[in-house]
Amino acid sequence: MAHRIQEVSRRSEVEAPVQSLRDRIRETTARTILAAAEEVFADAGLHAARMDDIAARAGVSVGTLYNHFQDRDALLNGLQEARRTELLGAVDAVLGRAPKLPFRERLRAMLVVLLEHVERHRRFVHIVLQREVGRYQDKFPLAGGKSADTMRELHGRLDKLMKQGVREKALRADTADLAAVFLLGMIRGLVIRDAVLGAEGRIVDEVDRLCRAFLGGVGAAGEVDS
Amino acid sequence: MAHRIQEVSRRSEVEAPVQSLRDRIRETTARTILAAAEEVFADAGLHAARMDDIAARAGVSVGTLYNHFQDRDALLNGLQEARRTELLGAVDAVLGRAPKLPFRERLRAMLVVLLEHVERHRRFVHIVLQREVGRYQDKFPLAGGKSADTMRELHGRLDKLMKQGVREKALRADTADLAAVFLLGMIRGLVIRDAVLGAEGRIVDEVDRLCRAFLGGVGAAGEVDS
Amino acid sequence: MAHRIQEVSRRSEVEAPVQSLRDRIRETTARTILAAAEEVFADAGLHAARMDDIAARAGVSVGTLYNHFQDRDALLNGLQEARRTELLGAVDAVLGRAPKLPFRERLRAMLVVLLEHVERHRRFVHIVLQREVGRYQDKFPLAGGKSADTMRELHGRLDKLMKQGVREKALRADTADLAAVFLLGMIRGLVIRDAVLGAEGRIVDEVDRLCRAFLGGVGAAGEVDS
Amino acid sequence: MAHRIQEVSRRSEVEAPVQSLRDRIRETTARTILAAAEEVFADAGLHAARMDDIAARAGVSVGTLYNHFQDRDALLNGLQEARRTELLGAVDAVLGRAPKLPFRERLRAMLVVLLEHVERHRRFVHIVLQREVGRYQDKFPLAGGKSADTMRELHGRLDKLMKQGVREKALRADTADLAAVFLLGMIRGLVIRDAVLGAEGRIVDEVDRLCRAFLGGVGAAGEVDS
DNA sequence: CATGAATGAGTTTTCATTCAT
DNA sequence: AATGAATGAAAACTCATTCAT
Repeated sequence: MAHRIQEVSRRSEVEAPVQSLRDRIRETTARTILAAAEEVFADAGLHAARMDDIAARAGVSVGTLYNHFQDRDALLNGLQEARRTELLGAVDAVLGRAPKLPFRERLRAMLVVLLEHVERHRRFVHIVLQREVGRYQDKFPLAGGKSADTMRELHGRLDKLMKQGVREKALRADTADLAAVFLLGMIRGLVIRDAVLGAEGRIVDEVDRLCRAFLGGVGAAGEVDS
Repeated sequence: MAHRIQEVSRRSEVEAPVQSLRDRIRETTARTILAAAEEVFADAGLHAARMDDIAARAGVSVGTLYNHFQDRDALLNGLQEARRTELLGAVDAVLGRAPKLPFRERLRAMLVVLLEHVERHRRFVHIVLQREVGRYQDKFPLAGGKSADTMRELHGRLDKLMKQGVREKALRADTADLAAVFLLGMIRGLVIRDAVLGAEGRIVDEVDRLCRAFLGGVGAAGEVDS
Repeated sequence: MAHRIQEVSRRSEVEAPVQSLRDRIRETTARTILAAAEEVFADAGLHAARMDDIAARAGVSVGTLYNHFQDRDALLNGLQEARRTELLGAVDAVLGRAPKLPFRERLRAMLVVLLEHVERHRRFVHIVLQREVGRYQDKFPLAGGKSADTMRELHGRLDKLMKQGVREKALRADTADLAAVFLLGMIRGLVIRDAVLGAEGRIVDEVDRLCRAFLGGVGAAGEVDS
Repeated sequence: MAHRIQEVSRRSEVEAPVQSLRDRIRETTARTILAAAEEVFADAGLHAARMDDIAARAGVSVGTLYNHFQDRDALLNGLQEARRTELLGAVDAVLGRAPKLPFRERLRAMLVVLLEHVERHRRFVHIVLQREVGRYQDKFPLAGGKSADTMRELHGRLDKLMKQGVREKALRADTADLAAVFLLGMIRGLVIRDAVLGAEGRIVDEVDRLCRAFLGGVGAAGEVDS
């Protein structure tokens, strides 16, 4: 063991590896904290979630929270960012993987990824929704510009996809600029459904009906024109 | 007994005005408070809105707030209920007025009313949205059932309308149960658009594109099948 | 009846009786308020009793309370004074009525009157006890000197009686100056007994055992000396 | 296992002090707070005592009060409990130490301890008295049964002693069940005497006259019978 | 005189954040 | 770097009292 330590100290002369051991520990703690935070925020709600509770759930002391995150807001931002990175990474991956598929397939694949994420983090998604809706009023629009919101990013991806759809003649041009907005809205509708109406089924299972309604509308064949 | 009644009515002519004067003042104060509350909530946000500020904006003292509403929550409920009553009243009126019109016309008329309300109370609508989303976590769902959700009520109206649409062969049956959810979601999309993307135009102006996208989808003609 | 009314108006020319009619009304209202106050104070406790509740119980508005009493404290003082007057009046009467009786008889008669009063106003007596004990700390010892306390007055009467007892060789001289203090304490013991121990029987029924214990002690015959 | 234990004790020599340092500080703070609370409650009275003042007197911030006690009530309970523990401990000690002495000696020894405690915490005893009297009205008798009344506990001890007295033929049987109530009442009489009459001397100095009056009564020899 | 809505000072309590160990 | 006790600003709420009608 003394040997090992020596090895480590020797490495420390090379610097990077020692740094990375500490970093790994740091990162593990950070991840633990974020996981605890997600649970507590999901359980207690955006405002009722208390730092003490998060610390307790993470098995650390409050002080440690502040060693890893500037303040409560930074913690929440970090959490949101982590989830956003996951989500956007998955979305980008699925979109990058299938560029040759017909539009409808790409849309569907993307929606599956999106809805699965939403499903997995259902309760925390509510927090994000609530927060990003509420942000509208905040005196300090986005304390720290680097914390761009999930919605904006997601909207960007979707909008790009819609534009491709138009180019590929899969989407009508006249509603194209609203298409992403409508699609996100329809998803939000599914998400909120259980909160307001007390739904039960899995959201992902609605992906086909969502696709159809989004692309073809809910109107009967004859009504479609206008 | 006729005599008695007459006595009563005679009295009511003398006493009622006195009574109703105070009552009228009371109601005026209450309305003033609600208006102030809407402004402060819209400006400051769901949680940052402080009772002191509402009182100041209404030109009364904090105590008066508590003379009219049990507590902060009751005030918010009262406000929400007032707006809900207005909205649902208008919606019911427009639906009752035009029962013979083809489905699409009825839908459009209703949407105009809905979007106009949303437009007028845009910033407060965000609060309601935020609150009803947040409600999901609340331990005590709705302390006092009389404060039914605006969303639930609205969904009820829309759902009924959609069912009529199906009966009139204006809507496809296979997505009918989600139609109201999707429509509300699309509207939410429009509402949130300005918060997230910083929109500009009037929401009501999008009513036709909303209608078209809702009924006919955003897909190109050939894509509609599935 | 018209006759009577006329009589009254005629009297009004003489002035005094009219004044006394108003006075009688005033006094009735005051008595109603005091009765309501006693109930509310007894129910809610010294500090939890609210002016609004007293007004409601009396069937008048808060304003009326302030038309009859300067403030909350004055109302409480008035109530206490009313009860004190009743009690001291009864005590003085019984002592004045039986000056020739042997000491023990006079003591007993007085105790009966005292305990009956305590019994009748049992819950309010607690308030008075609590208040007069608490008064000890008050910054303003007796806001309004005329509101002498019941305890002091009562102690005065008892002390006088005890001095007579010594003169009549019915009481030992060496404990005479504490006799009144002890007797009042023993009564307080009986009063508090139900609060602390949850007693049941009527206090007055203990008058004989109280007398015996007070005069002869609770020790066995042989122990009495010392 | 002996090995393990040794390990533990070795650790305890190293770690315990660290742990117990914080603990010791915590306890010191708690004691400081209780001392400050006793002073403020004694000075200001049961209801006028404000948390801010207690914090200031203790030299800490309000928050610290709430770190150690749930709320104002819990603080008061804690204080009362601390004093009660002291008192009952002393009482039990003196009673346990002198079981062979004649009843009168035991009674006297106990009274000395009791009166000394009362003397030392004279002003706070008033608060306790006031509170336990007031408790009578409380809707929620004792939120949390662990805060048993000092009076009830004390009465229990005295009552037990009195029963022994009867068995030892030192007390008359016919008043034995009230003896403890009377004795406590007489002590209360002494305590309140200064509040109501503005007394001067030390209460402990009256222990002999209290004993004599309690056991032998205040009546002259010839009067004792009845 | 009665009424009762308005007043606002005063108190408790919470909880994010700091910092000595 | 972890700990957790101390901090104190901030906010909700109460209720005796006033005064216009």
